[in-house]
Amino acid sequence: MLSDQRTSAKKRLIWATRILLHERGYEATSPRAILKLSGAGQGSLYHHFEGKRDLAIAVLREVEAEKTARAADVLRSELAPLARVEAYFRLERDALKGCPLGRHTSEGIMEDEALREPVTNHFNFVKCELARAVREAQQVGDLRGDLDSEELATTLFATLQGSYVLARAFQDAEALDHALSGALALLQVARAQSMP
Amino acid sequence: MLSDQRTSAKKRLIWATRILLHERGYEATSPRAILKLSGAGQGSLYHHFEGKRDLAIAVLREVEAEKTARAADVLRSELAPLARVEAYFRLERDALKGCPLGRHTSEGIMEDEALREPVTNHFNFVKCELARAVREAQQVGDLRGDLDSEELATTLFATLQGSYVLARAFQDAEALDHALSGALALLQVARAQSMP
DNA sequence: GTCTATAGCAGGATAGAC
DNA sequence: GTCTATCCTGCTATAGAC
Repeated sequence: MLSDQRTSAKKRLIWATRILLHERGYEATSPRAILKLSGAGQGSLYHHFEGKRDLAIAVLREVEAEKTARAADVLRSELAPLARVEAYFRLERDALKGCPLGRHTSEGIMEDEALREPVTNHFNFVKCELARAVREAQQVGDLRGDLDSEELATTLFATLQGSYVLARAFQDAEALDHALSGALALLQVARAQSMP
Repeated sequence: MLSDQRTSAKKRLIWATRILLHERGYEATSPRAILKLSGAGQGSLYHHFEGKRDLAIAVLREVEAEKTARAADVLRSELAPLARVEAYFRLERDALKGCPLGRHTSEGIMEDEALREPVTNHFNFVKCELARAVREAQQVGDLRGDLDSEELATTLFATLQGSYVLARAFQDAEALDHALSGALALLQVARAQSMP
C-alpha cells in the first residue's frame, strides 16, 4: 500500500499491476497481491476491470505505448542510422528484472491474442525500425550492402532480448552490457570502409 | 497418462515433469498435472521426492546434462573453431517452445540457488566453449584479433537465447533461424581475410 | 513402492452494503 | 466508486491403507 490514497483506485491498480507484472510475470501475480500493493479493495478491481486478465491487458498496452515512444525517440531521431542503433542499445535497462514486455514471452499468456498483442506490436516496431536503420546505413555507404537488413535487424533485437536472459541466468547485470557491446563491435567491423 | 505403466513411477514422474516444465514453466506446472500425465499416484511423488521443487531440481539437472552433452558434441569436436560455432547454431531447436533451460530465467525460481544451478551451469559451459572457439579462430587467423572473445561469446549466446524470445513474441519459428543466420553472416564479415 | 482420501491454504471472482 | 464478506476451485502436501 505504497501509493497515495488520494489517487483514484483505478490508477493505483494499474500502477501496482505494472510493478508486479514486471517483477513476477502474469501467472505469479495474484489479484490479492495487486490489491495489497495498490491499497484498493476487491470491489474496485472488479468495478473498473473485468478481472485480472483485463487489468493486465490495460497495463501491457500502457507499457507498450511508453516503451515504443522511448524507442522511437532514438530510432526515429536525426542521428545517423548506425548511431540510432547504438543509441537504442545504450538506453538504460534493468537487466536483472528483465524486459517488461519480453519477459512474458515464456508465459502461457502468449497464446492469448489480446495479451500477446502489446508484446508483438512493440517487438514489431523495434524490429522494423532497426531494419530501416540498417537499410539506410547501407544506402549511405556506412554498412556493407551484402548483409540482409531484415535478418540483421532480427539478430540485433534477439541479442538485446537474449542479453536479459543471460543476465538473469548468471545473476549478473553486466552480461547485458557485454552482449550489447559485442554486437556493436561486430557492427563496427561490418562498416563498409574496406569493401573490395 | 501416456507413459508405459511397466516403467517405474519415479521415471514416469521425471518424464512427465520434464515435458510440463518445458511447455509451461515451473510455476504453471502443478503436481496434479504431473500425476495425471505420468499416471502415478500422489504417494509416489512424495515417496521419491520431497515435493514439486525437489522433482523439478532432478529434472533440470537431467536436462542440463543432456543439453550440455549435446553442445559438447559439436563445440568440442574436431571441426575448425568457427565451424563449431556454426554447427552449434544449426542444432535442431523447437523455437516456439523455448529453450528448456533458458525459458525459466524469467521465473521466480531463479532466486532459488538449487533450481538456478542447472541453468547457470549449462549457460556457463556454452559461453566458455563459444569464447574458446572465438579465441582459437583468432589464433589461427580465421577471425579478426581486435574482437573481445568473452564479449563476442556473450553476444553470440545472447542472440541464440533472444531468438527464442522473438519466435515466441511473433509466434513464428522462422524468427529463430533468421536471427541465427544474421549472426553467422556478421561472423563471416569479421573473418580476418582483409585485415589492414 | 504405490495408491486413495483428505487437509489447509491461496487464487480468482461474486454479492451486496455503504 | 469503494469497501468487506464470502464462495468455489485448484494447488500442494500429509496420512495412512494396501
